[in-house]
Amino acid sequence: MPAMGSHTDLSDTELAVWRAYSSAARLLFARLDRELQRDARLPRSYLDLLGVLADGPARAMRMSDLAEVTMSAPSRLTHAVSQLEAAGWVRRERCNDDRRGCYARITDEGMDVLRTARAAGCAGLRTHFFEHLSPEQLQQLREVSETLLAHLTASAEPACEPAEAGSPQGG
Amino acid sequence: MPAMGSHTDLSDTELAVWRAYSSAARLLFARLDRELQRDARLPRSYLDLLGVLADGPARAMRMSDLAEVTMSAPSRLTHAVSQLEAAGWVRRERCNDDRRGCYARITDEGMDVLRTARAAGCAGLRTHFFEHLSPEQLQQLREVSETLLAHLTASAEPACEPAEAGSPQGG
DNA sequence: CGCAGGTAGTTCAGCGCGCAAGTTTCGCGG
DNA sequence: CCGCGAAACTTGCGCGCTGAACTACCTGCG
Repeated sequence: MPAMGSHTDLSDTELAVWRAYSSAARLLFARLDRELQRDARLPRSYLDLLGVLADGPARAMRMSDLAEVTMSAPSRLTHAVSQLEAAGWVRRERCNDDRRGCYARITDEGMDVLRTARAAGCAGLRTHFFEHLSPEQLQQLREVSETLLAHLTASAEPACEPAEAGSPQGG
Repeated sequence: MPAMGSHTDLSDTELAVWRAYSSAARLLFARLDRELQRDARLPRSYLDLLGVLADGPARAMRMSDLAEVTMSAPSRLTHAVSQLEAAGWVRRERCNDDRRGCYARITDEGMDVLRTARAAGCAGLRTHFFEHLSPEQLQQLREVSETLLAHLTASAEPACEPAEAGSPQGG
């Protein structure tokens, strides 16, 4: 089970670590996504969204704050909130201070859905994640992840580097 | 920064671990994807594909074997190989033994692209992953990931119903 | 031999996602 | 007061991916 184009200037050990890490994360997320979709009819990211809203100051949040907290692009937020609004689980409200802005507020119906979905989500987490790891491993994993996270959020990605090559996506 | 609908029956520590882990993995993959797309005009999964083919017995592989090795759905393989074929980096070849089957063979052009893309991919891995982790952390991460991976590949996901009736054991 | 049942790939419809471009509003200088 | 750049969303579009339905083929049983 490979990951990344494989060896080039990476040691065998490094390669093994990366393969294990990326495969595990990919499969884990895929599994959690599918199970949650089946049990709660909700994508995992939408559950996160509802969760953040529910924990917000007044069950509501500015779109931009929501985007920052969930680390997702503004357009994603728009699409997601639109769908959640169509489902009746979230409502958009105008912002008095800033007419450009917009609040997303979770409805009572949304709170119900959230409760159910959280249960399913946590169950999946137990089954596929926490169940198999010792407290020490969890601590290690946390430190590693927070380290990676810190560097990822700190570095802002080099601008637009031109590249030359044919691309497979054509039609 | 939340992940999953947040607390329900998870401890604060568990929640923190999960948030860190899922956020880091998500951001890391997204970053590597974008950078590789810009530097090599190639999705990361397609690079993996080419890598597997290049390391294969005769630079070729059956579609089903490829699907198993890369842990991707058959339909994904079809689409991916079709695009890679359109780019001239892979060629489909009929299978003599089994007329249903199909070989995917990487072309010389594909090998060139692979070399370039591997360099870019590994550079990204160095920058955003290995650079920040100690050998011990890498070892820890590997063990954790392999543990998760083992359980994920072992359990085959309940069918369409959350049937909890007693099958002696899954497997 | 003929037909069921399984396997290998493909096709189709649809999802979540993010980039780029567009629209409305804010803030600020003149 | 106007105008200009920036900010807060929104829209449009294409990507990678999947599950389900479909086709073509192989296998085994009688």
